[in-house]
Amino acid sequence: MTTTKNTSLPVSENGAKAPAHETVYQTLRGQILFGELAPGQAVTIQGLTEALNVGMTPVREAIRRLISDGALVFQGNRRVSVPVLLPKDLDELTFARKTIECELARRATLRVTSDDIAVLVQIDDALDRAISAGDVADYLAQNYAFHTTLYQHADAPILTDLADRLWLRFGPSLRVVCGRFGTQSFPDRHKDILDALRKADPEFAALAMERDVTQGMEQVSMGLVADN
Amino acid sequence: MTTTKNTSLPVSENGAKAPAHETVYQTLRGQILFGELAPGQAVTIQGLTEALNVGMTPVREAIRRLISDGALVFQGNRRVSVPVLLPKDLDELTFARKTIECELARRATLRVTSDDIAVLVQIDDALDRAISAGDVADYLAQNYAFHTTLYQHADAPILTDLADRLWLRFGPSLRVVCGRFGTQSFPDRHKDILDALRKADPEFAALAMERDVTQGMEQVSMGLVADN
DNA sequence: CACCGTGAAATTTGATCATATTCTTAGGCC
DNA sequence: GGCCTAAGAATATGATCAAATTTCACGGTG
Repeated sequence: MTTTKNTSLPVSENGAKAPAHETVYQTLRGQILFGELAPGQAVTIQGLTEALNVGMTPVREAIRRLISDGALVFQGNRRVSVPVLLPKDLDELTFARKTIECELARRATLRVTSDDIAVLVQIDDALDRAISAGDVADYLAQNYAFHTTLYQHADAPILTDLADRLWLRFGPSLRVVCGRFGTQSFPDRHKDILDALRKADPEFAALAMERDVTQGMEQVSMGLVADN
Repeated sequence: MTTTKNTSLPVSENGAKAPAHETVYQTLRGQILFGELAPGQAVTIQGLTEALNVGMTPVREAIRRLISDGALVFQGNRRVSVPVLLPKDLDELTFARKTIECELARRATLRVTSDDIAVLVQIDDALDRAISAGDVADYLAQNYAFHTTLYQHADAPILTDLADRLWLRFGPSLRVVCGRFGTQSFPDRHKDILDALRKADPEFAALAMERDVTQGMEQVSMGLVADN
């Protein structure tokens, strides 16, 4: 059963649970979010069909989804590429991140259990190790995991969706910054957030989150300024 | 335009430059935003291919986009439908609308010209006429046009994108409310916003917008409560 | 003689459709 | 009532058509 007549397709051998367009979407999303696809890089449908060994319909669906997410931009004449963040965009992104992610922090504070906090501490430890080791990819992944995991506890799907969308906008540029300056310069603001969670103090959590967001966006800003 | 079974599908407005998937997306988006597709209604690919006289690939792409927009939801087993707004969602939507749309109002206040304001006044007049006439579809269209036009002047594409996404969430339910209670009960809060624009007072504009949002979301809330 | 601009052909890419395959579900039979 | 079968809908592929960009050749000019 399920003997795919593909010559070589090692992915998803376990069978039923992964539609191709979903797999393509998740793969591309990760590559964009963690900067494996550089800002400005062009993306072609046929290139992806060959790179991922899938038909063009799933690729087309994934690309439409990512364009709607803001993770890709439609550059006029049938050209799609990873968007380049402009200094002009930073104001909007910073404002939106502060309001939405601080609110998510508030809501999460009221709902997290001590077990949830323990998981967050583990992620933060892994983040510290990534910083010490200078592992940029792992740093980005753990940082994203920390925020995503925290927001899951906020029980606010609409706000979480908005936050995800914002991360897709500045994620690629964050990778650029890390590649330029390394991970050493990043103080870890997550400790304050964890403290606020333990004390179940929503406003303290929001304040700590605001500092984390501010710091992150300043790093992105530095990268953009240096881009000239 | 009700499913004209013509030989070729209508070549749209500006001549030759309308991809089918874009046309399908805009059509469906409008139908969802203005409540022509009721919340909870199932959407099938094959149904749309027959209704719109296009192949399934453009329909699939449009549906993926709308799912990413939050305008459609993927109900597990290959089933797609218009999302049903729950009372639980109203807190999130209200918070997000207030923060984002008030900020858009602030930014627009600093940039609008008197000509822009004149256009907004025209839209608001049309809105008043729609309320008087009890024309629900026109009321929804003019109300959406007022906000969209205002936000265009904010010169904030990222925040505008977030706001558009939020409108897709509560738009269908707003139609339900109007159908239930009519348009007479809606006081027009746009007058204060226009005053603030004329005075170039950003904080006043934000305050007026907050009142407008609050009122709108209360109307949606009434509709949802009455839904039980 | 070399360089550059203009134009057309060719290749690449995107858009759409028709078809095959798989999965879900509904209905009938034991 | 549970299981098996069939129908229908969604997923995915390949083929086909159209459009655009690139390439290349040719002729003119410095």
